[in-house]
Amino acid sequence: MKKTCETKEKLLQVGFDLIWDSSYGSVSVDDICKRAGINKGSFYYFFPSKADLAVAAYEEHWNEKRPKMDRIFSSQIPPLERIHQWCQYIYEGQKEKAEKYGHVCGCPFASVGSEIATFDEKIRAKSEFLMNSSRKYVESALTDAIREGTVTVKDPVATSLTLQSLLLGMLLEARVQNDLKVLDNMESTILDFIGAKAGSVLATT
Amino acid sequence: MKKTCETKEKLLQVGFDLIWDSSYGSVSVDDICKRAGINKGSFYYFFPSKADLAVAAYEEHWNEKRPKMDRIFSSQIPPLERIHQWCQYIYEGQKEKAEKYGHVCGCPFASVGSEIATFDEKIRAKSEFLMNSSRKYVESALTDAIREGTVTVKDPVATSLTLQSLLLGMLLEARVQNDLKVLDNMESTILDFIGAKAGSVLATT
DNA sequence: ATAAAAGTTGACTGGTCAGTTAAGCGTTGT
DNA sequence: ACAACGCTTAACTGACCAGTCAACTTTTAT
Repeated sequence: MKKTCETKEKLLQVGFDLIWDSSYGSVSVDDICKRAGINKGSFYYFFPSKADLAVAAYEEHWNEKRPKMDRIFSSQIPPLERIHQWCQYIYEGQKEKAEKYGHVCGCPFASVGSEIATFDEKIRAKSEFLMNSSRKYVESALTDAIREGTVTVKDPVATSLTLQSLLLGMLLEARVQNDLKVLDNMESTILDFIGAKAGSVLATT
Repeated sequence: MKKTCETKEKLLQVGFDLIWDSSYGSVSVDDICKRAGINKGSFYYFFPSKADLAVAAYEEHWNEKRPKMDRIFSSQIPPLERIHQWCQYIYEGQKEKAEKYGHVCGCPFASVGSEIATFDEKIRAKSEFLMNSSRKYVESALTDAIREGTVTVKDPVATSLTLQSLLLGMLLEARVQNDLKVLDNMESTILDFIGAKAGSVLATT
């Protein structure tokens, strides 16, 4: 695989950051180009449209995130420990972003997905796909936890779906309230919800 | 209280509907005026800006919704029955909207709140306020249910916050996936989460 | 009746939007 | 040497944006 052009990468990264921070509709192609220090013509050399950049930026972001997720959700790690690390990872990510941009930003796929769901099918479908890809990690951890007997829930698919909703809702509220405190009880709420048995998660903090 | 002008009411209603259906950023003042059959000058006679219309439209929508919510959450009704009716009300509302606009629309406060949270403080604050106003109904029902002993949860505030996140997350996913099926298990998930004791909810369907 | 107040009209402004274009630069293969 | 290719540049288009305005009509208060 050839190394992608620097300009293209810069556009993907800047585009993703700007759109995540504010919204798809309020970030213009000019904004992205200006911030990236790149001419508009180059933007349209690499991407046929603003929507295509958004989809590509999502893809890129996901690809960068995957190795970390694979590590967190490795089968070598006890399932409840995976959930614990995942919660920490989410919180840390939100905290970093908030410090960098001065706002709690929530889930990028959810924010933009919700924004344009009813009128841009390409982005909508990508959001849905990536949100589901993310959920599958949780599903597999739950499957293992159920087999192990360290949780009381029975159905890993249904539970992961509910957990996903809960998480997305919390991230949404954190964004709207612009307050990380919303996420403070995230892990305990999640562990409580799946009926994690006391002592099954090692204290690592 | 004097009857508000017809034009103003029309703008509030059309503005709310259009923005809810698509998004704040993708609906222009011209769109709203055209759909309302009203001249742009009149728009700016009643509202100083597009953002002010949005805030006023939220307020109006909430005021229209309140009597129904007051009825559902009346202290005359058993607390778990209130939750049941509330779930039905949400589902029916989503279904109606979906049939009318051809999309699942989710929660208007959440969608727009999330969209502009990081750059329009007026709308952000209003979204937060209305989402919280809505939550308080649930909190009071939970308080009564706990007193009654028909649920296992202990803390009505914390539980209502979590329930709110769960609901917003589900509505968000229903919007992104454009599928009402996401909401199918909403009530049972909620009842399960609060530890509703079997037989405490009358079957009314 | 009349004048002020309330509401309406449509043309207008200046800026921004997504996207285009044609000319040019630097590298690479032959 | 030179031609093809990958990429960049900056000026451009035409549509659309939020918001303005002065002239107009309708309603209300006296």
